[in-house]
Amino acid sequence: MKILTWNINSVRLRINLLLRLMEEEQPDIVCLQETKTPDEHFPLEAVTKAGYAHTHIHGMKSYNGVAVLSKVPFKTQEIWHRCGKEDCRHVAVHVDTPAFAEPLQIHCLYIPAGGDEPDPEVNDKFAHKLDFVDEMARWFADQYTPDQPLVALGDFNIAPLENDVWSHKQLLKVVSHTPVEVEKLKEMQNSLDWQDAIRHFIPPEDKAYTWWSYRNRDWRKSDRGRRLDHIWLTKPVMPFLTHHKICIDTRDWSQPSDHVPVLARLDLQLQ
DNA sequence: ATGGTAGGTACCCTA
Repeated sequence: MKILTWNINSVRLRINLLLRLMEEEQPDIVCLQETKTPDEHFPLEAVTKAGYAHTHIHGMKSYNGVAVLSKVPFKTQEIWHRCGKEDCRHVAVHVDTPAFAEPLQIHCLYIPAGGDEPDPEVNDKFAHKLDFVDEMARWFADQYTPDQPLVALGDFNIAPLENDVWSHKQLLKVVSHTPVEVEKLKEMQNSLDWQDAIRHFIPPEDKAYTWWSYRNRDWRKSDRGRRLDHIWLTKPVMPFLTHHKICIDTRDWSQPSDHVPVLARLDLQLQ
């Protein structure tokens, strides 16, 4: 089973990039963030034709929007609303696999970016981001136990480790890498003893990024990246984790997303 | 210290 997450930054604009990605990587399950479209305008036909007959989409006009596109059917599909808002940031699906006594849960998340000013007193967007991560931490701990098979993935908009950003020192006061966000994300990670699937393969001494700003003239040359996109697994899923890939080459495709897809391979069968 | 780019929508918001 290959599972992929991608902040696509408009699924309507980049449907052809998505189809190319599906063709090249052949993921079984694709989780998207920032689809930026109401469900009635989601390019479902193209996705279905590409072999992804099972879809769970939850979008809105202009902002946010998450989706799960799958080759295999879902047992359950859920929409969750966070912080009293209806802003399309969390969907979940359950899929059947003989590896576990219960269905594997996949939670697709788009954590708020948080605006520019890292002060919740003056910046509502940053306050919302902190509240969102707080709520996720409490909710995971209340809802599930660490011995259940779960995946949480998506654009978390936080780069937790020093080598998840191009300069730890220079980004300490930049939203996405401030100590308060990193601390909250760690609490969320502790909620179900989540394991970082990508850092399972890439040691913390090595740089790893999944996002490069559009504002750099030459993103590869300046390489001022951040690792904002994550795949987390609960411990029961970890023995099945065999490969990962950060699909960095997509950043050079024409009209790229500023995020690149992140892929994990789990050695388990789907039904 | 500043401004650089991109997408969606409607002339400004969010990233």
